[in-house]
Amino acid sequence: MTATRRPTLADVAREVGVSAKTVSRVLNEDGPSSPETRRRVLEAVAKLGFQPNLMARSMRVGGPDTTVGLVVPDLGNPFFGAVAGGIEDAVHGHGLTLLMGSSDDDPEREHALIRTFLARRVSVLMVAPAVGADHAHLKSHRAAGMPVVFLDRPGNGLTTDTVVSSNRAGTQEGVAHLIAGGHRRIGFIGDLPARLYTRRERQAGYRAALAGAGLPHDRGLVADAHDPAGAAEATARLLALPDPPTALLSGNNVMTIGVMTELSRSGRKDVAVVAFDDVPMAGILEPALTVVAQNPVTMGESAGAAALERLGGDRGRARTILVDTRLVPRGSGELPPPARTR
Amino acid sequence: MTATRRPTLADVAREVGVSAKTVSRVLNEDGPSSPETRRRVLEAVAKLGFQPNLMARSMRVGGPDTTVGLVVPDLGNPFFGAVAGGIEDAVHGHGLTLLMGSSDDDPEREHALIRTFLARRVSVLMVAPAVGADHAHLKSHRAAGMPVVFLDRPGNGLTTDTVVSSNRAGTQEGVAHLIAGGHRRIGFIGDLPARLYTRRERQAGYRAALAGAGLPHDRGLVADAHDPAGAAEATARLLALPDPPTALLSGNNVMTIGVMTELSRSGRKDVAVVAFDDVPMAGILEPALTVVAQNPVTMGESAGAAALERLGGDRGRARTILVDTRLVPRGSGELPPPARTR
DNA sequence: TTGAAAGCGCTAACAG
DNA sequence: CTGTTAGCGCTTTCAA
Repeated sequence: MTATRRPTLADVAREVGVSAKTVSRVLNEDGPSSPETRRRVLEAVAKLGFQPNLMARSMRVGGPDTTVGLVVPDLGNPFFGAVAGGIEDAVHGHGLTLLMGSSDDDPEREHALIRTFLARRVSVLMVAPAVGADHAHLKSHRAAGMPVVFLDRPGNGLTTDTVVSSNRAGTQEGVAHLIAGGHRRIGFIGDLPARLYTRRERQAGYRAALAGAGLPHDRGLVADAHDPAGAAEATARLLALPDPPTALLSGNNVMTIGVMTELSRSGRKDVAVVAFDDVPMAGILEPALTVVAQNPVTMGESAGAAALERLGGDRGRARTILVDTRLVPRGSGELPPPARTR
Repeated sequence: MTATRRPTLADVAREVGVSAKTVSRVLNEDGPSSPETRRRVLEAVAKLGFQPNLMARSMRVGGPDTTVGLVVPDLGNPFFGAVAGGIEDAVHGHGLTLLMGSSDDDPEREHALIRTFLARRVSVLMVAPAVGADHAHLKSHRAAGMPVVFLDRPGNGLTTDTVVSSNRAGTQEGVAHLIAGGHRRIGFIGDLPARLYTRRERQAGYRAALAGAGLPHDRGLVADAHDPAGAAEATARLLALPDPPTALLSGNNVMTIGVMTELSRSGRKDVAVVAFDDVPMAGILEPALTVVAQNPVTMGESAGAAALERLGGDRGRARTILVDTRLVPRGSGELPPPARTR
C-alpha cells in the first residue's frame, strides 16, 4: 500500500479548471463567486476529499496558530481535567483547539512544553506553574500579543492574568466552621512542597481562622505529605499527640484520600474533618465529608474568557480572577469535639 | 504598546551576516558548519530570542504536524484524563504533543473535531467514539499513512487499531464473584444509551456469568440511567421489586455514584455491590467498595505505543488490544445474601 | 563550508 | 466575477 498524497487547493483548481484563488474564495466565502463556479468547486472538493491545510493557512495569514497551549502538572488529576474542560467550552466556539501537556510539576518539563508551544505559535498560553518555574522569558511573547494566563497558581517573574481559587478565604471559612462547632485544636494536613502556592494560601487561611478566633497557632498541629500514604501517616501522627487535635483540615483532594483512609482504618469517627476540594463520593462516606468545594470548570471558563478578551485587543492591566470556593457542610465538619475533661 | 514581530530565520541570518540556510543548518545540525559560524549564529539566536516556527517547518518538510489528535467524550471524566496522561507519556519522548477536544458524546461535534484535526494534519488520530458516529471517511487518511486508533470503544465503518478494556470478561468476573458469594438475584445498573459499546459488553458479561452459573436472566433486574440521580432511582426501583436483587453490578463510575448514594440514603448495607471502574475513595466506604478496576493509563500507553509502531512503518493488520481489568475485593462484593425464607 | 533559488499550500493585494 | 503575482518562514536542491 502506497501513501497517497493529500489533495491541495491546486488539485481542486485543476479539476475544476479555475485558479487556486477562486477555490480559496469559494471555501472562505471571501469575495464574490458565481453560483455555477461555486457549485463546481464544492463538487470537486467533495470528490477529491480536499481538506484545506490549516498550517499553510495560518502561516500565510501570519496570525498565530488556532490553538490554546495548556500546561498542567498532571493530566490524570480530575481537577485539571475539569479545568481543561472549562477552557475548551469557552474557546471552542471561537475556533480554538486545546494543545495540552503535563509538566509533572517539573520546571524543566514545563519549560520544554512551553518552548514547544511557543514554537507552534499558539494563540494563547495557559500554565498551571510547576513549583520553582520561572516565567520571565514569556514577557516578550506577551508583548508580541500572545495572551498568557496562569491557572491555579500565579507564575513567577511575569505579571499577567491569573485565575485562582479563593484558597485562603475558603480554607478560613472551613476552619471557622470547625471552630464554630466548638473545636479548639485543629490539625492541618498540607501537601508538599510547602512553598507550593496553594498550600501556602490554604495554610494562611487556616492560621487566619485560628487568629480570628483568638486560638493559638500550634505548629505541631501542622503536618505534611506528598501522597495519600504520607497523609495517612501524618494523620495518625497528629492523632497520637498527647493533646491531639479534635478536628482536621485536609489541604487538597490527594491528602483527603490519605486522611480519610487513616480515620477509617483506625475507626475514628469522632474526628471532625473539612476537606479542601470536593471529591465524588464525599456524600456517601460516614460521616459524609464536609468540603470546601472548588469550581474547576468555572476556573477554566474564566481563563478562556480572559484570553479571548486579550485576543480581542484588551490591553488593560493584568487581572487576578478569584474563583469562589463554597463550603458544603455534609456532616464530618459538624462533629462536636469530645467533652473536655478539666 | 505595539505588537512586536517575532524574529525569523532571516532576521538571525541578517544579524550574523550569513544566509538563512546557514542558520538553518546550524540549528538542525544538518550539514557541516564552521565552529566560528556556529558560535555566532547561536549567539544571535539567543540575543534575538529566535524560536523557529514549527508550522513553517512542518509545512516545508511536507510531513505531518507533530501532534496526536485526541477526541474524547468528556475531558472532565477522570477516566479519559488518565487515558490522555498515558498517551502523553508514551509519545512525548518522540516529539509529539497532544491536541485534545471533547465531543460531549455528540457525533456532530466529534466529526467537527476530527475535521479540525485532519486539517491540522495531525500525525495520529485517536478517538473514543461517540455513540452513532461513523468513521468510514477516515479510511483514506489512514491509507495516506495517518495512524488511527480507537480508544475505549471501537469505531464504526473502519477497521483499525483499537484499545479497549476487557469489559465483558471483567464484568463476568465481577458477577461470578457475587454468585460465588451465594447471590442468585443480581441487578445490573447500566448507562444509557443501551447501545453504547461498553454498556453492551458489560451487560453481555453479566449475562454470561448468570448463564455460566445456570441462573435465569431476569430482564426485570436490568435498569438504565444516564446520570447519578437516574442511577439512584433505578437502584431504588430494583430494590422495591417483590423479589428484589440481593446484589448489584454497577456498570460504570458515574452509575456507581448514584447506586451508592441510594444505598447510603436508604441505609441498605445488606446489598452486595460490585462496581465497574475504580473510584478514589472506594476503600473508605462502608462497606468498602469491591470493584472491577480498569487501567486507563495503560490503555493510553498502549494506544500511544501502537500509534508509534504504525508511524514507524508497521503496515500489519489492525489489532485489538484488550487491556485487562482486575477484580479488587474490598468488602461490598463479599456480603452474603440474606438467609432465604422458603 | 556556504549560498541562491525554488517551493511547501495557502491567501493578500492588485489587476483585469 | 476571476486570475496573476508575490510571499508567509522554512528547508530542499543544487551550485559555488
